[in-house]
Amino acid sequence: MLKKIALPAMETVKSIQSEFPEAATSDIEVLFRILMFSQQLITTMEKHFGRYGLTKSKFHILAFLYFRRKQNDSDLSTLANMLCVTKSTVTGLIDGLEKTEIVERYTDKEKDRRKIFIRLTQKGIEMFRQVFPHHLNKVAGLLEVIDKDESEVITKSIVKLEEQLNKLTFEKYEFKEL
Amino acid sequence: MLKKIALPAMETVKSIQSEFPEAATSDIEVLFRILMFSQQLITTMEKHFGRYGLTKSKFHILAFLYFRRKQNDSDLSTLANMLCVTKSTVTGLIDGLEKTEIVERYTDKEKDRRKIFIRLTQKGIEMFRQVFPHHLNKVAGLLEVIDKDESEVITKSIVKLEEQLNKLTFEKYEFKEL
DNA sequence: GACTTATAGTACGGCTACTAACTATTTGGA
DNA sequence: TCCAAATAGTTAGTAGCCGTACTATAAGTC
Repeated sequence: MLKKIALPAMETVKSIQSEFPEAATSDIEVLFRILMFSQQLITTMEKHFGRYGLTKSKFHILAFLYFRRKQNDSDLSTLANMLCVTKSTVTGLIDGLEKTEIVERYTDKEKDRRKIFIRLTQKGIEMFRQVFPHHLNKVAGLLEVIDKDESEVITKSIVKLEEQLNKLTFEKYEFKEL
Repeated sequence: MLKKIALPAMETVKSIQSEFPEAATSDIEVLFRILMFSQQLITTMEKHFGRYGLTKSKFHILAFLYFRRKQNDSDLSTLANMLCVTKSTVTGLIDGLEKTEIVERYTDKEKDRRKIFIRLTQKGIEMFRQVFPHHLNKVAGLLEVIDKDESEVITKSIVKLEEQLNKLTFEKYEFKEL
């Protein structure tokens, strides 16, 4: 199950660059590349996780529960917030993980009785300890090709782009014909 | 329908950084940021397209068909290759677009009779000419915050990361306890 | 020309993700 | 105290995306 992001066609990017030369369109390619890389990264990770019967989302849940296993306080809404998906998505993911006995739901009568807590089973802990090092190897290996300066530029630029993304309301370009 | 990518939890990234300090893990955050930004970008775009009854994937198809409308040679497999999704996905997307009469399938008996060609209807052309300028405005507005140097560093780094992604087979880090 | 192999597109089932609507609990105010 | 509003989680329905398996046509081989 290698879930991808549908991408804009490179050819379309080129067409835009020739039809709208004034629109700073040469830089549009940067966005395209960022999306493209994200997709490849996700696809590669999914392939890796798939060998263990996991998906990217399920792996993220395992990772979160593993590193927080001592606190014993991970409820369903917390997971949803951490992964940036809705609660109903997490419900479905936990259903799947519970079926294969990797996690289990439990409640704590002392606390808020609406809350469903989630924890790894022993099997889940063992699975994570098997999968994670491989994952970390790949990530570290990937990062070897860029140096500190580069990653700082990327981080800074992306922070700026994220901020800008929240102010997009202008209207400047229009088709000339029609 | 704002489809997102489930993200690794930021807290997990921090945990990794403290448990595996030797693993160049400080840079893991860069990958996290790239994924995070991609998701936000996609979400923002989807919101925009949603106002016109479109999704990101359907918009990409419209864009491709629009800029290539003179050639009259866009078949289903070509679309799949351009968008980097499978043919079955495109079948589903075209089904949806055909239902609302934005595109139409047609065949050309002169050519390969297995091929299904797709083209925009007049309604589809008009819709694209309405949606696209807004999209381009947003993209151009977004790109205003980064300069040529930055986008060059990003592009170069990402190309390196993409290349590296195809050679990941090492095994270096393991859990110490267990 | 007949047979194998490759390619174009579709059908089906499964997973992630969404929204909206629902139940059960908790909280907070009159 | 009691009732309205907020919050936790589930369910149902829809869409994108995948892989697999299928039909129809085309191409390559003998």
